[in-house]
Amino acid sequence: MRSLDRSLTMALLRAREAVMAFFRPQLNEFGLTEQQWRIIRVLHEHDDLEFHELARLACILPPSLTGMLTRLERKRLLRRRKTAADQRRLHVSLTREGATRFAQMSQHMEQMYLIIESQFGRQHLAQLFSLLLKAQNLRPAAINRQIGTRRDSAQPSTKAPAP
Amino acid sequence: MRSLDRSLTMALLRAREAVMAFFRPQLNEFGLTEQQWRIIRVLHEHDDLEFHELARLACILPPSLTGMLTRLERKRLLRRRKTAADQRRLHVSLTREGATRFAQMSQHMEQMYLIIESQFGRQHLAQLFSLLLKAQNLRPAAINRQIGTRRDSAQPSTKAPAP
DNA sequence: GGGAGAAGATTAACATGTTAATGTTTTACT
DNA sequence: AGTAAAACATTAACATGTTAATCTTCTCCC
Repeated sequence: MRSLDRSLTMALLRAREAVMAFFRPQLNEFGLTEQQWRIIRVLHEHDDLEFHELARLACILPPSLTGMLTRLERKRLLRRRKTAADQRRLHVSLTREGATRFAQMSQHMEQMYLIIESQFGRQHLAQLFSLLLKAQNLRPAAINRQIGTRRDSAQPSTKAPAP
Repeated sequence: MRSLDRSLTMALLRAREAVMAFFRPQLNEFGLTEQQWRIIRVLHEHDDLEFHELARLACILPPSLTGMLTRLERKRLLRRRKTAADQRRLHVSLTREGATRFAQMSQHMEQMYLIIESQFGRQHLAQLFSLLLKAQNLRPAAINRQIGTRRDSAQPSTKAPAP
C-alpha cells in the first residue's frame, strides 16, 4: 500500500489548507466564510448569473448554495429572483453593498497572493497551476461519454459503459 | 484582479474533486465517508495512535474527529481508551473488524490509483506531488515565530478568564 | 502541597458537504 | 391537447468544517 505521504487526495487537501491559512484571517475579520467569498468573487466577475452556473463556477453543490444565498441575501450582499421566461430558473447578482465588500476584500487577498507567489516562486506556481488544470480533467473510466461543456443528464454512475 | 481560473485555492479544490470522483463510488458502496476512510487508513499504518497525532496525520480538526470516532466505534471498526499514565490522553486503534474493512477497501482504492496514474502520466504525477509538498510548507509571514515539529502554544489571546 | 495555569479532549453553535427525496415548472411525445 | 418525463431549485437528514467555550487532568513553581 502506498504511504500516506503519497496519497494524492491528502496532498491536495494539505496544500489547500496551507494556502487557506493565508486568507482565513482576513475572511474572519470581514465576517465572510471561504465559500461566501467564492460566491461574491464569482458574481463580481460575471454579473448576474444563473443558479446552476454560479454553483458550477464556485464549485459549490446546489443544496449548499441555496443556504448560502439565503444568508448572503440576509446580509444584503446579493439578491436572487426568478426569470419571467422560465419560472424554474433563478438569477443571482451582487447588490451595491456586495460590490463594495468585494472591493475591500480583494485588496487584501491580492496582497496575500503576492506573498505566496514570492514564497513559492513564479515558475513553480505556474507549473503547479498547469498540473492542477490537467488534474481537473481526470475522469473515472466508467464514464466514457461526452463530457464537454454541456450538462449531461445524470448517468448511472460507475455502471455499464453504454457505448 | 486575477481571473478565477488562476485562483490557487479553487484550482486545488477542483483538482481534489476530480480525484475524489474516482474513489467516492467505492466509499459509498462500503458505507464509509471520505474522512472515515482516512482515519482507518492512518490507523492501519500506525497501529495505536494518540488522538492528536491521528488528527494531524488525517488532516482532521479535533472537534470533527471526536464525532467520527464515536460513529466508527459504534460500527465496531475501532476502539478508543485513555491511558493510565495520563488520563487526558486518548489512544485509538483498529479492531480486527476494522482491519478487515481496510483490506477490502484498499484493493479497490489501489486499482483506482493505477488508473489515475495511467491517465495522468507517471512523470507528471511525481512532479505534482513534489509541488504539492512544497505548497504544504507555505506559511503566512505574520507568524514569524518557530513553526518546527512542536505544537506551539496559543498566542496571547488578551482575554480575562472567568473567576 | 496547593493553587494558577497549561494541555487535552469534548461540547456548543453555526455553516457547509453529500446524497436522496420533494415540489414546481417545462418540455417532449403521442 | 394532455400526460409522462425531464429540468431546477429546494428541503431533508446526516456527516463534517470551523471557531469559541467548557471540563477534566497535569505541571509548574513558589
